[in-house]
Amino acid sequence: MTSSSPLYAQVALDVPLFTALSYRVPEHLRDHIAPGQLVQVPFRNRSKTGLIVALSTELDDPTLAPKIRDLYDLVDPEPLLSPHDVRFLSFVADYYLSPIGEVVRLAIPSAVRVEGIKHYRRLPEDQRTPAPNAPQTPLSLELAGALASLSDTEPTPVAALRESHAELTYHRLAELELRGLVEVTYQESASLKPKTERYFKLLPRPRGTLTGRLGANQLQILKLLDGMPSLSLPEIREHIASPYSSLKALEERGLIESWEEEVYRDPFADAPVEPAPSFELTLPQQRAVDAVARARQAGRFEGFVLHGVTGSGKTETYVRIIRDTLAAGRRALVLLPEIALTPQFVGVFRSHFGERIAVLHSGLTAAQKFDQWRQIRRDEVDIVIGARSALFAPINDLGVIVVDEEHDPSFKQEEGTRYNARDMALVRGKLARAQVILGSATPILESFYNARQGRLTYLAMPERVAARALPPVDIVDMRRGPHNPTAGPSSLLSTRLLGALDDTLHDQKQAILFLNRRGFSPCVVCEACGHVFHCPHCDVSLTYHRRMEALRCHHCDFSLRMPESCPECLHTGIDRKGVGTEQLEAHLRELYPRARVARLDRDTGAGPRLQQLLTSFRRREIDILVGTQMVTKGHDFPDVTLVGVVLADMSLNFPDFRAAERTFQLLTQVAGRAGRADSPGKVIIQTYTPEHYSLLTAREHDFESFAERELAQRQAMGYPPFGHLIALKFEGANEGATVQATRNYATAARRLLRTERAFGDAVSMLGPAMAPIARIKNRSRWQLLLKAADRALLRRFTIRTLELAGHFDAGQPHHRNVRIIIDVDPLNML
DNA sequence: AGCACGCCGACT
DNA sequence: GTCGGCGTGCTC
Repeated sequence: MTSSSPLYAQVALDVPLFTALSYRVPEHLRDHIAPGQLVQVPFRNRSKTGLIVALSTELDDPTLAPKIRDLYDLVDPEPLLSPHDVRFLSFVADYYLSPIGEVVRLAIPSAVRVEGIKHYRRLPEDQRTPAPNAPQTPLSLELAGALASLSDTEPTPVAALRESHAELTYHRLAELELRGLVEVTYQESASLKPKTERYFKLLPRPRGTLTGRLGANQLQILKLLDGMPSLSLPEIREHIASPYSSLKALEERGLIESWEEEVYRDPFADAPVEPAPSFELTLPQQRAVDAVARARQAGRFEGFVLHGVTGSGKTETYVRIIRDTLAAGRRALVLLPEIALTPQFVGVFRSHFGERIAVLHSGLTAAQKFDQWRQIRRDEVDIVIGARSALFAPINDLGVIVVDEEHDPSFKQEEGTRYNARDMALVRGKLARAQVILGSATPILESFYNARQGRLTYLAMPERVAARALPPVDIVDMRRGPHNPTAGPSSLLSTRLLGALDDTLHDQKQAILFLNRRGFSPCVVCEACGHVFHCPHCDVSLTYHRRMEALRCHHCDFSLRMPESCPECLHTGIDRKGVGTEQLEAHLRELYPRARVARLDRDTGAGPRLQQLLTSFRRREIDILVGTQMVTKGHDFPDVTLVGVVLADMSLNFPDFRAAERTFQLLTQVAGRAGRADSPGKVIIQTYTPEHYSLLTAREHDFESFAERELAQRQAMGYPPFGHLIALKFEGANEGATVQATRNYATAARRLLRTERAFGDAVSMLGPAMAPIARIKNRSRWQLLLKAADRALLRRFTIRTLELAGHFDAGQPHHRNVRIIIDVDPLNML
């Protein structure tokens, strides 16, 4: 055999390096290696597990040749991820200018990653069978020493063996395998292991066997097992308190047999399973289903914007599309914005599709996540439902991706790799030739615009099911003065909203009041000297929380007992300005002492309390629900007939070019909670800017007019969807160093703009500028915003800028303590 | 991220 | 004389 040209593997490691590292593939592994496999590689002076992202016969940088080392071994003969998945991960890393290892970590739960560490166990002399190509020479002294240090009962991790025998490489140790001296196993070294259960079944009983002298327990077990394929130990224990000795006795007599089997830890344990309602599709629903079917039958990728008003039956449409997809032998992925919504959603899906569903979201325990992931990878489920991270689930034969409530900002990850699951769903769909459905009552302008440009297919569902009307929306001008007779005695709630509340309570219906600010008062001021209480760690004012009698920061965990007097002038009169949900709740309790008022926000709806509150509201144990954004999300409460928006201006005044769009979305979504069943609903919006087009178009349920108006503004400013943005964000404890780092990058960018025409003409830079919240958790925040109409050009420009600023160099002396965040397609400009 | 290397203060 | 501080540089 002549030695062929070397083969290199690009391996992604869990280290913050932008690129994968290259390793030579040893000759004996050449035919067994593929992208998507986990491998053990030498890294510095230790061994690490990494994922092969590519194989090549040449190095992209030949000067690296002398540094290249051989990889040690495969961790598992089976690839962990499909080539499809690997390509997708590489794309994501590339697109978001993010280290590949960090992206791989998104896709593989940490518990799975350590799966299959190679172990050796010394075989007893009589069990040794050398391979035909084993060396005939005597075993070297070092290897004999290593062999001697192994146990013949307990497997030892090979990495541990290498530590005690530093002179031996993995490669040399492999000789022990070749000579048949050791047994090779791949074992989890982590705490998480697949859970197993002991199963029992009846053995066919030889005719005429005496069954005499069986205890009562033993007889009962035989009776239980009779007619059952098998039963697990817990199932047996449901009937017999302590069956252990009896089971053992029965097995010894050869009457039953037992074995260990992997079982999955079930995260659905508390998911309500609702009976599958049979339904007929409305015409628009049917059209949507048919449009998707055409793409599926043609076997091509297609992206759809499913624009369905609140209550138009989007979920039923998804169900039907997924059913067709499964019938065609492919699988489905459903992405939801909030884990809070999953139990209900999963319940609906289980009633339609049974057990072959997995869920993935950050609320699962590590063990549950581990099990769900393994089920998905083994093709044991057909539908995966989850929050944004489920985008990376290792689903084979993916046929359809549904992104429900695609406008929701929680699809954007705001740390690490700042991916947007909604955008990347389109990419994954394209790679898999799947159909991608982006569903919302308020599609983002990018979707609307792309549909108009023909890149996405627009599917409209403009009417609510069962001919229910969209609720009428009333805008109340809260500005005081003789021109405004509707302003009532309460500065918080207008007479019109109070009147509507009276009616709702009188009719024994429910109301939702939305106020996008938690706490009692968002700002606390000394009435004598004007001192405003600020967070000592963040550049924001403190919020007064009455229940805790404390001032709290909403950006860090700082909190302070509500002081008696001003720390500046010792004056005892301290004013609480502005209104949050806590105060609104208290106010309503005073106004309606007999109504049941509850509040839903991050303070009251943390963890399991959220489900409790929602359930309790659905059961009509609450009359008025006060809440933040959390009440706007797709919940379905049939008896809500009134929705009040206490102050619509809050999101309008946000320092962000998406403020108008956010406001429109918020108002439309919250208004959609009203009148979802047989009783008609009503919406009242209070505002100080009643003439704003976000409010006026929301009042008319007129998405198109809003979109036209907003698109015109975006075009004028070159903002998305007409231009693309990449934000460079700088955070550091030292303000001077942070500014300096920002300046260095700005200088690099400016130089490129000056020297290269292609960039200078097409790219613009805003900043260096202080971030709208200039300091959070004692870290100063600065930013640069890069903008261009051509996405590819903007990407190239950013990479060149980063290179020029030394961003990819290891270690940058000037910016040691400044964190530099690259935010591609930023959503949150704060 | 880790982790080794390196050049300056208080200890056997 | 050395132990160890954490600044800085690098990982195929």
